Amino acid sequence: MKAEQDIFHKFLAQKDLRDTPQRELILDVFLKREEHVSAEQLYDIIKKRDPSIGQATVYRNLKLLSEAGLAREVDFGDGVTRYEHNYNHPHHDHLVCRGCGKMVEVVDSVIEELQKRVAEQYGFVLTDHALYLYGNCAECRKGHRSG
Amino acid sequence: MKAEQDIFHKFLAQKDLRDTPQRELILDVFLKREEHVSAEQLYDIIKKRDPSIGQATVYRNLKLLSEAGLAREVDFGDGVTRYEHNYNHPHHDHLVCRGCGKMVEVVDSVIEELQKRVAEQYGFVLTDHALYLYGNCAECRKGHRSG
DNA sequence: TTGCTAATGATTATCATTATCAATAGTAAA
DNA sequence: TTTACTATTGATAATGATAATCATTAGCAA
Repeated sequence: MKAEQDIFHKFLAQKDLRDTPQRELILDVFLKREEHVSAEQLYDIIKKRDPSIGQATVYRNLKLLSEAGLAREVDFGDGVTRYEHNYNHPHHDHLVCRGCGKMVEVVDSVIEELQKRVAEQYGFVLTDHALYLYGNCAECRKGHRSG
Repeated sequence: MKAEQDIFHKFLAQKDLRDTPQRELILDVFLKREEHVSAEQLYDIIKKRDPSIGQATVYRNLKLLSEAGLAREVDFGDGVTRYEHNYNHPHHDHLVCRGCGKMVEVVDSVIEELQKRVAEQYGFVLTDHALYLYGNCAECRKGHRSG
């Protein structure tokens, strides 16, 4: 938990940005959440600790955390940007249940490798990708909770 | 081009929906565009043929075309929903150049198969997925048009 | 034709996010 | 420690894509 703060402080110094209590608070709350959060969700949590904070500040600083390499944006395609930890949290894809919304982080090195090759076939050099797998989890199928 | 119209008419009949000139026009223009289009783009094109058409009608009916299985939504993550042909246009993923925006449709049956297996490992039955590969195309790398 | 009701077009609402801007507050130098 | 500079904040308005509303229009079956 110390390392992330160091990274953030160095990032701020390097970019000539200022260290503010709001930024510390946002980083702190973000780090304590293990799951991905939207700006809205984080704002709701943060308000309890500092009711005077503005929601624009939360939006602004989540972007900043991404720039600092501490957060990573994820887009589940529902129009809301979520943020997840990027430090000590290696790349992965997302397996999402259509029934209950449960989300599992997955990786398959073979898929990753094949993606690179497919890109190369078309003369592209792959920089990144987004893979979302949608399906129905075991419980949902058992409980008829899904289609 | 006849087949799609048949499908649409049957879909309308089956759902007790009406056949209107606006719907015919939207379908016609959509079918003539080979590339994916947003509702906004399609509206701009359609206005030239029928300036009285409302943009809500375009939004509404693109959704309807999706329900009818003639169109398919694609989400490039820029906040705009685009529609592409779904009839006689099998599933594929998208390889997008970060430099010039060029888009190539790709498929790799091994990747597809592996995705299913990864899902199964977690007790999921895969229904669909979204895979977007981002990189830099040959021209962009040659012309220093990208990072 | 008539009658029922879906569809349309104009408009407003929504929702996440961004821009604006006056007031506030880090921070480096005096 | 004061000053001065300017980044940051919070409140609020703006944005942009899409959805909802609603009175009017128009398919279509009887």
